[in-house]
Amino acid sequence: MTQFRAGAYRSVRIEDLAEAAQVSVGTVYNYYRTKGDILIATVALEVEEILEAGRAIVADPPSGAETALLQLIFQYYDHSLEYLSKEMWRTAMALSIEAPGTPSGQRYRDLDRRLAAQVSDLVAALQARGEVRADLDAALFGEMVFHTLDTLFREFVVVEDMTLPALRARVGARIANLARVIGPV
Amino acid sequence: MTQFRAGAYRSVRIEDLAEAAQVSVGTVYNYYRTKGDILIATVALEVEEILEAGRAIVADPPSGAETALLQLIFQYYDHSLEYLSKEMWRTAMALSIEAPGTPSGQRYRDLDRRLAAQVSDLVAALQARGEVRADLDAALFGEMVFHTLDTLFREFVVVEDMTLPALRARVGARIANLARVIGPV
DNA sequence: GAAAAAAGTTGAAGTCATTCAAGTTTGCAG
DNA sequence: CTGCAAACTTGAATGACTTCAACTTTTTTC
Repeated sequence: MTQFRAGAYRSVRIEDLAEAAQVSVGTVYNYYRTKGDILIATVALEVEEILEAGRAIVADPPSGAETALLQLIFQYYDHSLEYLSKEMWRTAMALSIEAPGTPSGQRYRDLDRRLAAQVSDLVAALQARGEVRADLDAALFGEMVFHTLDTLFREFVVVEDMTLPALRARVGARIANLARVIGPV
Repeated sequence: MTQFRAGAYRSVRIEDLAEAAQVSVGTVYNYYRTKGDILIATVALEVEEILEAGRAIVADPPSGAETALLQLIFQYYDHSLEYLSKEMWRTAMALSIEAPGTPSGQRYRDLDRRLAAQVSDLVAALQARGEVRADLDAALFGEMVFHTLDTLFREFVVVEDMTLPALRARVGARIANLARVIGPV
């Protein structure tokens, strides 16, 4: 993780990692199938933490659909760069798309699924409290919200100089737009 | 394009392409910066066609928000595999994320932007006809619809055995769910 | 405690994208 | 037509991931 954060993914050679771990190149390959697996393993650590923090919000969301959704989303975003660089996110995303059949690709997509489910859980909780209209399918709608926050996050890591406040503003505008139409009838 | 469609992207060597073009490896690199650029160039051809076909639908959408949105989206999906394999899509997507600064990465993302804008245009047209409530921001809402159709398409190309009808059904459920709340008040 | 099996380690070799210095062809001005 | 510049072509060299056969160490069995 230290080496991936310090320099570009491409510039980190397996030989460097092997040296840091005081083993040979072959031994690295005994524990990780590919270079990408090593990166995904570190990214997964971070996402697990993010999911854990999200559980607290879903268990006791603030009142108001817009406020509650944004609290969860901002929490995701704020945690995202704690240990990972934008480049690490980009590389992990690319790997999960390019090599979907590999264990690490599947692992990354499973984390995505769990994040989407967490958003759906929040929508369902809000609906139970009467803050979201009852005729909306909470699971499908939660997924759509996740697609949006996920896409905006992808644009954020792809544009190297976009800031976290700019990302928050963009998602804020879209959630506000939706909030207008999902209130109870 | 022939070689990329026939076998895995990885298994197509620059030397193979050079041989087919009756030039040397170095000459290939005189016309394309990287192997990925060659792929993106072929994918871009396809997306331009898809955009062109979409313009006709936006110019004269069928009545009903749900029907109109689905007609545009299904048109995208049905065209997507005409010349490109799922693996080509995956590789192009991965490249555009991994190497966002390169000309080909930017080119791919620009195509994405234009597709999103086309969906927004359709929403605006429906709004002008009174089929979508006026207090919705058409541009932002159109983008959110695009995020969903784009994410579902990514899942489609990532899961090798998901069929086109299954993809259509998935997006259909999500658009139907939205259609319930975006009608005029 | 000895033998056998399993697990772990190694680094040289293979493969392929990419680079580059040298050579070749084309276009153009006088 | 001549000479020069620009554009194009070439394929061997480079660098990095990945594989693999040989070797060591650890664990299990009897």
